[in-house]
Amino acid sequence: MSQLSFEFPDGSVKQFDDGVTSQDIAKSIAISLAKKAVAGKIDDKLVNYTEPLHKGGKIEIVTSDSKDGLNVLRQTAAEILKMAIVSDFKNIHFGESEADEDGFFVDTDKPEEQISVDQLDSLSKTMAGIIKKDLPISVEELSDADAEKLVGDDPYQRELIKAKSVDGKVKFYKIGDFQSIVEGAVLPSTGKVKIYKLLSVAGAYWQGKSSNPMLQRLYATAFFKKADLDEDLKKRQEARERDHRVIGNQLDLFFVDPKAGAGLPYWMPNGATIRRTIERYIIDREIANGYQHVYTPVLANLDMYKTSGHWAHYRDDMFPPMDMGDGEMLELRPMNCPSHIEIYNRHIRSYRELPLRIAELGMMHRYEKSGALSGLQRVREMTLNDGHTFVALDQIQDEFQRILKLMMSVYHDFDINDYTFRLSYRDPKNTQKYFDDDEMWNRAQSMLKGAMDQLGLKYTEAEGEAAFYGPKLDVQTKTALGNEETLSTIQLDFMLPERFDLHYIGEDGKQHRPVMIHRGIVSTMERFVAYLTEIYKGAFPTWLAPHQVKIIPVSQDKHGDYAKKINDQLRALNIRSEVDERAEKMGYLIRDAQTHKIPYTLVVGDDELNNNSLSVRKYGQKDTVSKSVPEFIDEISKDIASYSREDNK
RNA sequence: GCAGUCUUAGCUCAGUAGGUAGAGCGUUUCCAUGGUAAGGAAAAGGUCCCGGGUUCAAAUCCCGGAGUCUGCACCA
Repeated sequence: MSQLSFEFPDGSVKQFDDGVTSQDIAKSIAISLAKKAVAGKIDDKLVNYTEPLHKGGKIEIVTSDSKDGLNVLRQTAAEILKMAIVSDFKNIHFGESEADEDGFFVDTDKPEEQISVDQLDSLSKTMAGIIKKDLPISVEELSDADAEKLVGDDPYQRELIKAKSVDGKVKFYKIGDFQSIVEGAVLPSTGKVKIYKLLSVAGAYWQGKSSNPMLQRLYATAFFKKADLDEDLKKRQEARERDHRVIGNQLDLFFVDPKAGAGLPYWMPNGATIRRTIERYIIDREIANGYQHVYTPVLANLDMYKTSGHWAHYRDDMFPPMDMGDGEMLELRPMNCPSHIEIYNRHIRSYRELPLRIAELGMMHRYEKSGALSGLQRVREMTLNDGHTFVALDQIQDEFQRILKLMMSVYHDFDINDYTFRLSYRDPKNTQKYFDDDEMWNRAQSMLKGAMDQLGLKYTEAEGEAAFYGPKLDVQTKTALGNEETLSTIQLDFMLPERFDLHYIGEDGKQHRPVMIHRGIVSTMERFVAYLTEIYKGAFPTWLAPHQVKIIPVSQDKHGDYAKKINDQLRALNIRSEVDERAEKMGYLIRDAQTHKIPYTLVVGDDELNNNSLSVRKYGQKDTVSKSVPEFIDEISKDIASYSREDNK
């Protein structure tokens, strides 16, 4: 019998007989390892635990406490779910199934009628039956021809065979008389899957293309331990409570009235206060960083967007133009760039003025697809913290880094830490979506990459995510519900200066073409407030909190005047304070202040009145501290000035 | 936009053998004047999303539309 050579993670190499399984190998190392092992991983590819191996390589034993182990479990659960679906529904087709850190899903297609949420319970019971039988799961390789025969006329499976075939062969898993194409590994038998939960059903396009048929996607999750599932479900529940739409309602920050207009948010005083505070902050930061703030109209002649290319490339996302009846067409702007170009073009510009930084909290309108709208995260009217800097070619790198530095400093003040960088390129397979100039794209993309590499920052690269006029650096964050979204963006643009024939007078006295950098630091006011609401869970740091101080008199009659006196002092210092004058018990008012997550609650009664002091309770804390009025003013002033961050003091 | 789900008071939600509506919270008023997370009572508040149909009768059944939510697609 021939020998196979395996290299272990620690670098050691051992020989095993041909046909050895990952299980045999695990046992040869340690019984304790074999006990928690669920699969093998050869040269970074998962293989079943009991699958005979015929090729050596780098081996890793996958255990149940690893990410890969969980993945194998979920892949197995997905197969069991498919078996349950086959047994409960006749004539059903499967699209793809996948396991990831959030759980797993199975795509199904049933002619005429679809699987609905009501059927998840009974499917779950069918799964339990399959698990109870503890059916063994085996692997077999079929030739493409045999595989096609097996799947019959199932259109999705036929395409999957094509996609997954290696050297004319496709791997199938066999459970009882159920057979299924799988990538990766599964557990040796169905009985190994004990803890699972079917979660939801939603539509998903076959292969992710909107031109393809829509399948029903069943979402579910599985764990090795019940406690892990419970924790996961608790997390999902917490995510729902963290959702800015829920908190926005509780704290009366904003609302969207479908009757008044979908995707058109109204800012209530509380939300407006947060927004105004952010706006003042970012304008100050930008002015300190050399930006010139402007105001430009939300409406412009359609010709402007024909020149810019928006009309040609972005029309689907724009509101239809308004025909004024005399030949004039007005358009609600979807972006601010052309407006800032107008500002640039107002004067002849010298090289001495560059980089020229124009900024605006620019309101824009985009006709987002109805299904994309979501609270403040995706809206049809938004105000972008927009900025355009006009630079000479050799200033791109410096300016890019300068913007990045400002961005990270702003993030620090808001305590934003959980984000990744993404370089977004055009889709090379679908170039007509973009401004057509290969050289421009290649140059701009490599410049961005070069700048990031020079700074030594980690990033991912994504084709097809660019703006139509140029590539960009996106800062990606996650919403409470786990969906990825872009917060900040820096975009390189050689196109608009060309189209609007921009120039500046160089040192040589001749005209030169500037380059534009589009950038948004704190995103749109809508998305940014949504994001902050979720990361703070509604407990805004003092400088942002709509109400910073609530003063509660023990007795309105006896202590109301003292409370008002303190309130006046605080307000004179621009501290957002009010007295709760409702004729309720003190305990009720304190509870109310806490549920509204107000940073400071001040209780004043006889003791405070006599000592000219305050009983200070910070949000989320049970204990109270007695302070003199000047002491408290000093504390809260420092809190606000430091953006409530210890390291800013 | 697409698939499914849902739409009842300001908010969260009850309300199916079709018979013109309820609770809790909130709001207002009155009583209670209190020491760190809910004192008591009363009142006000509803085109049951919109339009059509079936029916003696529709919140409830049917059709169409709009919107919500979950997801996909699209994107700040």
